[in-house]
Amino acid sequence: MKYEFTRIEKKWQKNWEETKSFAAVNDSDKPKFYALVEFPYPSGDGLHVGHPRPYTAMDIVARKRRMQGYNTLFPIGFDAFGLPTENFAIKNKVHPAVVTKKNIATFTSQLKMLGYSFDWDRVIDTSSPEYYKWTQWIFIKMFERGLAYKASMPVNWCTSCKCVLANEEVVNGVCERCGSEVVRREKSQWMLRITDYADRLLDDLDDVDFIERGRVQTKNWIGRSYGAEVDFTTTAGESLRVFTTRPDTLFGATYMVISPEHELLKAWTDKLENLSEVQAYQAAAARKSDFERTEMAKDKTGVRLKGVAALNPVTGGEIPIFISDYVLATYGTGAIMAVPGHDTRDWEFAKKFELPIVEVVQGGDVTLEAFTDCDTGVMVNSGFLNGLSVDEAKVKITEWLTEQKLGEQKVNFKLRDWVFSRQRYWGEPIPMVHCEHCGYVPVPESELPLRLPDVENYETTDEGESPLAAMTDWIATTCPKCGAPAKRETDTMPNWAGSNWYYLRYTDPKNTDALASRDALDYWTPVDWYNGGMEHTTLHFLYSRFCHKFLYDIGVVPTAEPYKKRTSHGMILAEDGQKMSKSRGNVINPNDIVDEFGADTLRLYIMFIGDFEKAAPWSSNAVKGCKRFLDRVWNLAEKPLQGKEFEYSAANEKAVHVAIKKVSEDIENVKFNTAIAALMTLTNAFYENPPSRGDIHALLSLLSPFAPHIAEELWELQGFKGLASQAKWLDYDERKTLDDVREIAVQVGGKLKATVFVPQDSEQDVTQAAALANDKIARLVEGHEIVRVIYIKNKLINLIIK
RNA sequence: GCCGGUGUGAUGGAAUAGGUAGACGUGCCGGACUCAAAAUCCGGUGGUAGCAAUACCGUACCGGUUCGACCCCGGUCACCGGCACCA
Repeated sequence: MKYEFTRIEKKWQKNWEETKSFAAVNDSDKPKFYALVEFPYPSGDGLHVGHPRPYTAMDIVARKRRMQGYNTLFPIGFDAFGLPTENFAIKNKVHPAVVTKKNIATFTSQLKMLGYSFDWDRVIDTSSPEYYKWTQWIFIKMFERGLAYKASMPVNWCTSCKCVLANEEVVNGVCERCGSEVVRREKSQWMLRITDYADRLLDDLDDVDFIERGRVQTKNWIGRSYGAEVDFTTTAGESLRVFTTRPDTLFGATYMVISPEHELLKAWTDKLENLSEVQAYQAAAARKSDFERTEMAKDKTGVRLKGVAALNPVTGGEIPIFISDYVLATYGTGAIMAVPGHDTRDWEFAKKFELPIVEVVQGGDVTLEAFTDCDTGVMVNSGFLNGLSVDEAKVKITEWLTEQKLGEQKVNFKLRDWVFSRQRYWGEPIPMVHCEHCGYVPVPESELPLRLPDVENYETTDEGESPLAAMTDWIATTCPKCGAPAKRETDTMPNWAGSNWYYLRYTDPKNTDALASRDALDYWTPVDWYNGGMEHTTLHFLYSRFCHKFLYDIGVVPTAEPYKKRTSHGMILAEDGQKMSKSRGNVINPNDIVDEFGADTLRLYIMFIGDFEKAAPWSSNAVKGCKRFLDRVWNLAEKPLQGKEFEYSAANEKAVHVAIKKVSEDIENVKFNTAIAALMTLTNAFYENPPSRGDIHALLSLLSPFAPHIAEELWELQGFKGLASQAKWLDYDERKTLDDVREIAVQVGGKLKATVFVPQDSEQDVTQAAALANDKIARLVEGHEIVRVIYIKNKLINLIIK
């Protein structure tokens, strides 16, 4: 009989679904395992070949864990709110909820087609009111704890989406989604105080097992720096506070720079002799987008304030103050002390404006370039700091500043608070009411979910307000606190809101009293293994971990970290090595592969394609190779064999043990490609030495997580008990993975010259005798003295001759 | 510019407590089966020289440590990803 993959795959998918083979149980005595993949955004295009890579990988892990006896939770859901759906709705005049429902149906059938062992009873949809009720609830809890606040601030405004974007949605000055220009615009926004958690988000990385690249990126993103704040007095009277990581260089501060937005400039309006020049610079800076400002980075601009100067607190010398847009209003105090001798940017600026450059750390030549090395220098020209190392000077000057009440130690972060409002329709309504008397008041919990009302038009208004702003009867409400007429918030939450906490919901997806029961959370969390794309390893993780830590602080979840282990997969590229994209027309549709070769072949190929963590180009030929492998397995195992299930043939015993070991270990180390290679090697061995029924049993057990349908079918044909996917994961015997006779490399002078066979664990004398008995070695050694022998048991012998 | 990663046959990629480089797959070459082709099965396949045994060269490049280096150290180049005036 032929390998009829379509029939077989449908048959077993139906069987698994009907018997609920992969349902996780909430009250179980078994050890638990929680495997998580990033839930998809249900786009109209359906599944693309990028999805199966992480999903198959974690499906393999989940299936292996079940076979190992774990109560395994492997859930799936849909991150359904989002712009593409909304844009599609606008264009086609359909309700986004209708579009979403349709897309989810498509995704569901595609995911089932690939035979994933998801627990389909736990599917969640972030756009359903039953779900977003809790997204809103979390927001209210944050508001109650002072973590959500409204602030007017310059935001990134996409001129095309008419929407405020978070910093991370702006890529190279253009909108990440539509590519249009992004400008700065002042707007009142809901913000989340993620910066309160900066230290913990950084420090707790030590407690989890995350892919190193992601860990480093997160650290850079949070950007913690240690330093000091220092007050400089000014001739205008007000003191000017700066943040510096190099307080040791205070004696070298020869000027100061403040950002164009600095608030002291308002106070100094009367005193500035060149006010119009200053204001012109401010106006020019305000017109520039963030991108343009950084584009100008090479060439420093600025204006010296006339009429106001500062005093260096240690030297007492009068130093000029500049405004320049190389100083950011949003970092530190928006002002710096400039030490051109020891900071590259200050050095450039000083050169341009012909400002004095003073050396305070010896070791470089500050007339040529800034000397920024902190490890080797010695303090000079620095009064009481002279002769100290940089580190000693930092401590001493900080103590001095603290004593003199001129400053103090300070830690700063690059991380900013999180802009949490979107002026869009297809998102969770922010459950807040604005009352003239009481200010912002949360919608009472009993009224959650605050449902998204139906609107006529999904486009933002020209003022950039959400479509909800046009819903006057929905907006008009009463203050939950005082009962006076009040207005609803019309902004919605960003995409990230729903994905912040979705892994918690899977543990108890139908709960109506809480986001999940405490019992379910205690049992299932934290997630044991979470795999997803590199693109989410920084921001989604930061937001999600922040949210989790908050829930931990208010006693909702039992652990401080949500995810124990994070791995990440590389992208699947098109056959030409380019990114797959509709515009390039090089997209591979998984449906086509499944139709032509079957889901098992697709799963196998996508895992065999290369190093899991690296990008890999698609290859149609290599897909055929995987199909060929399954054909070979089929032809080998199709006819029922006689014999015992757990008895390996003498000829294949070693190969089976080696394969069990290799596959077991490789799955844990995300080396799926070599695990599959090991299965191919085992199959090749069976073509040399006909397999026993037990040999086939082992092969099918190992193959089952990778290509589950064919494994089930052959399992049944062989008459093995139960389902292959519910079989026990096999153990191996280390001793049986080794040969009794070992092939030893024989080197002469470090170069490989021959190999010899000796019994396992032979001592040096035996191996050396065997080596010297080899004709070639004997010839090489003849007439020479063996001065040294390096012997590595079971591996190599190296004869050094003179 | 800073941070991180990668560089191995025609090709996707294996192999790191330093110990037989190229597993497995693709492609290609040859053979069997076939009227023929496909499919399948068997064999070969890093380069140079040689009929051959064999020798020499080979993991981006230059150098070092070592009996021995894809692996460790110093330097250079190229590509990929992240951040980008963060004081």
